Amino acid sequence: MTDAPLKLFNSLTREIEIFTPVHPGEARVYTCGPTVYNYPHIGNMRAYVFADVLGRTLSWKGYALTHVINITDVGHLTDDADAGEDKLEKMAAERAQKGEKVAIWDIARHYTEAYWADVKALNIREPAKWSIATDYIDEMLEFAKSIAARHCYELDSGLYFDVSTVKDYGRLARAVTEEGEGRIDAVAGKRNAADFAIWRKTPPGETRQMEWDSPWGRGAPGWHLECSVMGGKLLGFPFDIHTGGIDHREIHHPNEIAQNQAYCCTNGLDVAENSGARIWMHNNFLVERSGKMSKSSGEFLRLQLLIDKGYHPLAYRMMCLQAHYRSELEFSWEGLQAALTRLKRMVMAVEALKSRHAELVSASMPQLEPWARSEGWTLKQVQGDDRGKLAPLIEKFDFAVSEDLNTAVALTVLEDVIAARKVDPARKLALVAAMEAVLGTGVLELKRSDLRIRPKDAALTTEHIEAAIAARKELRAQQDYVALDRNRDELTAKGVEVMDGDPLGWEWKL
RNA sequence: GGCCCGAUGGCGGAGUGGUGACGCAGCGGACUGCAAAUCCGUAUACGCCGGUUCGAUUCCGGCUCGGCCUCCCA
Repeated sequence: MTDAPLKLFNSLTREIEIFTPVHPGEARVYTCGPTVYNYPHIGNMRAYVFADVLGRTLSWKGYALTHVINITDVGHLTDDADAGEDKLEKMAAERAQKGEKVAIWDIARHYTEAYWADVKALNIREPAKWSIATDYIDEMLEFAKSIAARHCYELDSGLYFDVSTVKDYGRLARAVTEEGEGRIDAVAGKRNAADFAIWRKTPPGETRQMEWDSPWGRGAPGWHLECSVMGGKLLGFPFDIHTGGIDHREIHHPNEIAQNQAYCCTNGLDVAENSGARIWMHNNFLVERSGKMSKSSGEFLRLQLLIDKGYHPLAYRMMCLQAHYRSELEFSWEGLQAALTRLKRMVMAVEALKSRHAELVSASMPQLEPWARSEGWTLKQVQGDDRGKLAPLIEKFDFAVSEDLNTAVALTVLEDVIAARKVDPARKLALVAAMEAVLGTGVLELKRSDLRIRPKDAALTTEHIEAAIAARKELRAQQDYVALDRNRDELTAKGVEVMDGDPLGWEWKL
C-alpha cells in the first residue's frame, strides 16, 4: 500500500531490522497475554496497546495479519525459581480463607473478562485468537513428551528443562547464566541454576484445583510451556513476531526460546536458529514514582480507577501513543490530563470537519460519509487531487510508523492532516480514517461529550448541573450578572466548569 | 551483585552532525458582561569534562546523576 520498508527493533539482535515475512504477504504475531489471577493495571495494558499498534501497522502495510494473544490461567508461579505457588491457586486459596467459595475457574474467568473489558475500552483490536492455556493441556503434554528424553530430567518436584542442552541459552537476555550468578537455586537437584520446570508435580498428599495426569505424575504445566505450545500450534514455527513486556526478555522468553529450539531440533524442523519466532519485540515499562504499578504492593492503578476519576480510557491510549514503545513512560495524573486535553481538541477539530463536510455535501449532491467507508478506500484517492497538501503528510506518516512504530511522530502528522488548510474536508476525513486504522485514537468516532465522564465522587448529578445551566439562560436574559456569577461560583465550587460560550455548556473539572 | 537504558525547555516526550518536533502548562491576542471553552500567535532545553569535526545536543572516551532487576509484574 505504501512505500517505506517496515523496520522493527529485534530484541534478539538488538538491532532495527527490515521486516520480511516468513510467509509472503502474511504476518503472524504472538503476544504474551495476562495471567488472570488479578486485575490488569495500566502498565500491563501498555503492552497490549503496543501489540495492537504493531498489528495495525502490519495491516496498514498490507500484510494479512494473524494475531494470537494468550490468556494464562495456569502455571504462572509467584516465584521464578520454581519454588513459588501457582498464582491462580494462591488467589483461590486466599479467597477461600476469607470465607469466599470460589472455584479457580471462576477466578480465571472473572479476571479474563476484566482484561477484555480494558482491551475494548482502549480500542485494542480483537486478535484472531485468544488462546487459553488450559485449552492446550494435551498439546503441552505432547510437546513435553517429545523433548523430554533429550532435553529434560525428572526430579521429585517435576520435570525440568536442562538449559545446557540447547545452543546459546539466554542470548535474548544477554545475561551471564553459566554459574547462575544472581539466580536463585531454590530447587535441589537442578543441573543448572537457570533450569526451569516443564511439568510441576502436585506434592504428595495435596490436591490442586487445576491438575492433570502426565507421564511424570499428576500435576500442572510449567508457565513457559504454554507459550511455546500455543505459538507453535496456532502460528507454526517459525512465525514472524513474538511480543511481550520487557521483563519477559530476562526469563520467560529465553526459556520459551530454549523450549522451541529443543522442540524444533527433536522434530526435525530446521528453525533452531530462529528461536521459534524471527523477531522478538518488547515494550518498555510504564513507571510511576510511588510504586503503584506493582501488583504485590496491594493497591495499583487500574483503568477503571482512571475512569472513576473522570478520565476517558482513550486518554490513556493517547498517553501511550505519545511515547515510543521502547522508552519508559512516566505516568502522572498531569500527564494523563495533558493527553486528554490533546484528544479533546482533536475530537473537536474532527467534529468541525464533519459538519463542514456535511454543509458542502448538502449544498451539492448527497454522498457516502467518507470517514464511514473504510472498505474500498485507498490512499491513491486522497493523493489524486489535494493540491499537494496531503501527499507529503501521507509519506511522513508512513515513514514514521514504518520506522519501528514511531507513534509519537505519527500523531503529529494526524494533527497536521486535521489542520491542513485549503483541502476538501471529505479528503481529509478519508485520510484521517486511514491513519486511525493504525493509531486508533478514537478521534473519528468519539464525540466531545463522550469525553465528559462523571467522576465517581462528583458532588452533583448531571441533572442538577443541567438545571443550573438552564437557569443561566433566564438570568442572562435579565442581564442579572450578580446572580449569574453566583450561579457559576456555586457550580465551580462543586467541581463543575461553566463554559457559556461553548455548545457543550459545562465540563467536570478534573 | 546483575541488567538494560537513560540524562532534551515548567511537565511529558520525539528527533537530528549545521534553521533545536509535538502535546500539556505559561504568556500575548481574538471571542466573552467578566470568565471558561475554543481559535490564532508566542518565549523557554539538549547533565558535566575532554576528543573527532569547518561545525556536536546528535559520533567517541571519561565523569556525575538517574532508572530497572536481583519478591512479583507488561
